[in-house]
Amino acid sequence: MSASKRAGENRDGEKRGYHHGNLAEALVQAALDLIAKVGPAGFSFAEVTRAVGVSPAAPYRHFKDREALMAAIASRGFDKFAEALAKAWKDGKPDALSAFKNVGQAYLAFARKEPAYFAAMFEARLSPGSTRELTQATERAFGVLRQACDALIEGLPDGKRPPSLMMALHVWTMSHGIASLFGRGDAARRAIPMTPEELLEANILIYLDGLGLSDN
Amino acid sequence: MSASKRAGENRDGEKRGYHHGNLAEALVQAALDLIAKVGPAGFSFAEVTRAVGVSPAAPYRHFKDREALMAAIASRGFDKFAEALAKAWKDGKPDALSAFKNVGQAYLAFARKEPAYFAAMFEARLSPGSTRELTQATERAFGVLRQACDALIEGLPDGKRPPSLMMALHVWTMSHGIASLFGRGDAARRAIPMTPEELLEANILIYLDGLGLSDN
DNA sequence: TGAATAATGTTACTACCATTCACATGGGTA
DNA sequence: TACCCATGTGAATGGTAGTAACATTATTCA
Repeated sequence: MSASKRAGENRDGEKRGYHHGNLAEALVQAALDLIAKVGPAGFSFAEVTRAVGVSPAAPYRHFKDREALMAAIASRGFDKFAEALAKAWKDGKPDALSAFKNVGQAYLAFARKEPAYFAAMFEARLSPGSTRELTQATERAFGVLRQACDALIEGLPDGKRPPSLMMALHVWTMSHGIASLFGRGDAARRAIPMTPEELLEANILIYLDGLGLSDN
Repeated sequence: MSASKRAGENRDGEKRGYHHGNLAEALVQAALDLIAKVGPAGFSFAEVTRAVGVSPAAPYRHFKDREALMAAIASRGFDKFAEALAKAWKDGKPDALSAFKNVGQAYLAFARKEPAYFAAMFEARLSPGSTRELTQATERAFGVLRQACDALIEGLPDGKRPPSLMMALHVWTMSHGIASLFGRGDAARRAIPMTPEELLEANILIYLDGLGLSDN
């Protein structure tokens, strides 16, 4: 059996009408599958169309070009990301500190469980302001971080309270550094004698200690 | 004037013999120029050959494929990187703490001043153990970080001394996170109200505080 | 010195890709 | 019902990675 497809059939050879019905969505899903396998730069637009069973020209009715598809995926990724972080934060329950650590862990969990989104978000070399949706979704995700920081430092005396924006950026970069370098099983740049989760938890604890927010 | 080149001429139209003389090196340099302009995924192998003025098939005598060229560049990048970090560390002079902060700043400076190498090293999606040279050069760079950590925590009492490997990983990921997200002027994922250098210095100071290594 | 040989570059080719254009289809609406 | 327009098709353009057979030059060694 050859793997080639005829137009008018999807990847399983099922027939469909001349019109797909929900091509934009199908393209996004197929692209996610491919990104998970070979990274955001490792697959072709044409491959996506074959997976979906349409002609190579079809996507252009829905996305200006290959990058527009990537931006759509990244934008959706940031939405899911914000959602995952917010869920981990859980309004600071049961207590601010452990909820805070959960947010950091959720960052790693997202990188691990949604490598395709993560790659589209951070490794697709999208021009930053690529899309309004992308920018907004990014800010939503960052907002969760910022909110968690605000809650956590609320109790600190005025003189010892760090700017929450800076703190949020620190947490973001610590999480992101670990996720980028060690977060996805195979692509790690170096073997480490602990899990990324442990590494991040220790990093955040030491950092919070430095801010005078230690547990004990 | 068309920009097209004939074989046997380099980018300035100078003649050369049938043999280039130092093609491998010229390819690396031309690739670095292109990476600086358009990123590691944004240029074609063929473009490199045109810049150098050889036929599209010529590079294959020196590099197995496009990825092999990227690996060579990344490997050389890690060499320069290790050198830059070591120079910043300067054997812990004038004192361990300020030398340590210099190492962190050197990380950012490298990302800023050598975006092409940085991109090849961290954003080219090279399979990690791609080359023996690449692995070794990576370890050399990390070794400088580790050495600096060792020196810095030497004075701490046994019970309070963190594993230097973990500490080195933390410094690496903090630096890398900032460099990735904010380190190169245009590609920043979000505007921030301070320089990446300030952000990193604050992050490292807070972290060291948390370890009980504060200045005062 | 003068082959023989190895190294390095070229041309020509295959197979694939992104994107565009003119055209085909058929769902939705007046 | 008839038309329009969103959506999909096929074919064409011009680009890319990589390979193979051939050309040229550098190197070796008899």
